Amino acid sequence: MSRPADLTRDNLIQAAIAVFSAKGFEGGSVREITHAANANQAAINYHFGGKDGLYHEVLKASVRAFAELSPLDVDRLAAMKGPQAVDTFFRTQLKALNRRDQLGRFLRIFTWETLARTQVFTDFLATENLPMFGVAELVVRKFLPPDTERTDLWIAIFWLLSQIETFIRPERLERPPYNLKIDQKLIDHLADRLSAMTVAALSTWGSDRAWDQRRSGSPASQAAPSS
Amino acid sequence: MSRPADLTRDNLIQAAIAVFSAKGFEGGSVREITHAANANQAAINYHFGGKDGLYHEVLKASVRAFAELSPLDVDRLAAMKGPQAVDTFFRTQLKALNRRDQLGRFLRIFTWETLARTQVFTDFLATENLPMFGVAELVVRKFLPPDTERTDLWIAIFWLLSQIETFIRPERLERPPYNLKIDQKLIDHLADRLSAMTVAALSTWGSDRAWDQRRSGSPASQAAPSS
DNA sequence: GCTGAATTCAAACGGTCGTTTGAGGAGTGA
DNA sequence: TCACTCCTCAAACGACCGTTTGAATTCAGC
Repeated sequence: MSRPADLTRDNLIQAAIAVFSAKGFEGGSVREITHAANANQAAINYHFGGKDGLYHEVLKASVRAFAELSPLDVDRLAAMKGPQAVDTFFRTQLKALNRRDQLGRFLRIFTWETLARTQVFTDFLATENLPMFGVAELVVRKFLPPDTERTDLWIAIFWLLSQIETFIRPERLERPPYNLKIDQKLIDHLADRLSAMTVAALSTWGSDRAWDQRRSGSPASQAAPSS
Repeated sequence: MSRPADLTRDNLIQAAIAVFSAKGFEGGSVREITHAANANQAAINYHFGGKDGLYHEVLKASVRAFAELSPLDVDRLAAMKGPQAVDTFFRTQLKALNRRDQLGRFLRIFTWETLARTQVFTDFLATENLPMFGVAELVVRKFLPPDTERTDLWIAIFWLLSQIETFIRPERLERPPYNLKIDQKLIDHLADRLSAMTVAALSTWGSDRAWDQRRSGSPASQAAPSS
């Protein structure tokens, strides 16, 4: 474990986590990673068989870390009511996203994958299953009718996870045409708004909602509140 | 206008629209574009001064096309009530996204920019203003209190536009772990759900909503988020 | 038809990328 | 000490990238 060779291996993985989380898989180069790890470029191929293999290890480390470190206590989450669960879900993730720590990096890597999915990740998904999806399912099920179809369930999960992406790079808000100043206050405010919007949005899935607003051409549902 | 040189120029722009919309600015190579346009590689530098210049022309063509071709009739939109405006907004964009036509490509290009913003686009934004933002502002203002702060207004616009991104590449839903079959029926269903969720989410911004669900720890404010 | 400018072309340039090579160093067991 | 494996290293490889070059071709105006 503590052999010098393992040290190099670990250094490479740590450096890869930092680089891939910041620039994505395509954007991060092996030269940058090996330089950050004080290792030789050939080390990646020696230890991992190539850039893909290194990334695969990073993904494995990510799910492991999520299982161990995530402050998302699934049992506590399961006991919450829907709105509180959503809020906890969001606040945990937003906090992780904007901290410089390991968990934030892992979350960023997964979010990169939702933006531009790599073949490595696709293969990875085929063998392992991400706890993230389980957590998301737990949350959305609090809002969906028990007899919801599989398609709708996945749509809701997909949508919930995509809400996180919105804030993967909040610095976008700092540039034109938004020109907002990103500080902790704004992040908190963002979390408030996002959480409230998500609760309201997910509530539309309930079968007994007056929120189920349809367009004019669709089959008329009884409750058409208009604006 | 119809000189052979202009033909090459137009072919290059058309090919660039196709390539950049499919692969983004970074991912699309000049070799691929020139090959698709039956032009020489040097033509891009001759006519546009480089890849950046070509992309700039593509962006200009995009906003022009949006102004001319977009079925989003701003006046009609302005006359609608909030929910109907949201629904129209979504349905128009989702339809464009999933058609193979020019407008869908332009929309895709803009969405690429929200995922990975280029310097060209940043500079472009500094000089021109996108009608897209105006339309989004029109829609969200139907839900926001009249005295909404500039920050909140931009957050709402940012969020609304980001909802579109969710479906920029619906093929993601076809792969694990979702494994959904994307057909017209699903697209329609998606539009229904997304529209309903967005209406509900935007409605949380109103000061008179019971939807403004807060987490336990936050200052209990029944009304506007303030912060 | 002639002339000069506009345009096209094949080829090459310099750069970054991921990967491979083969020599050499470091550690271990006999 | 020896032999052996494990590991590191500088250098190079081949592929792709955007761009440049300079000659060849096409075009417009007279």
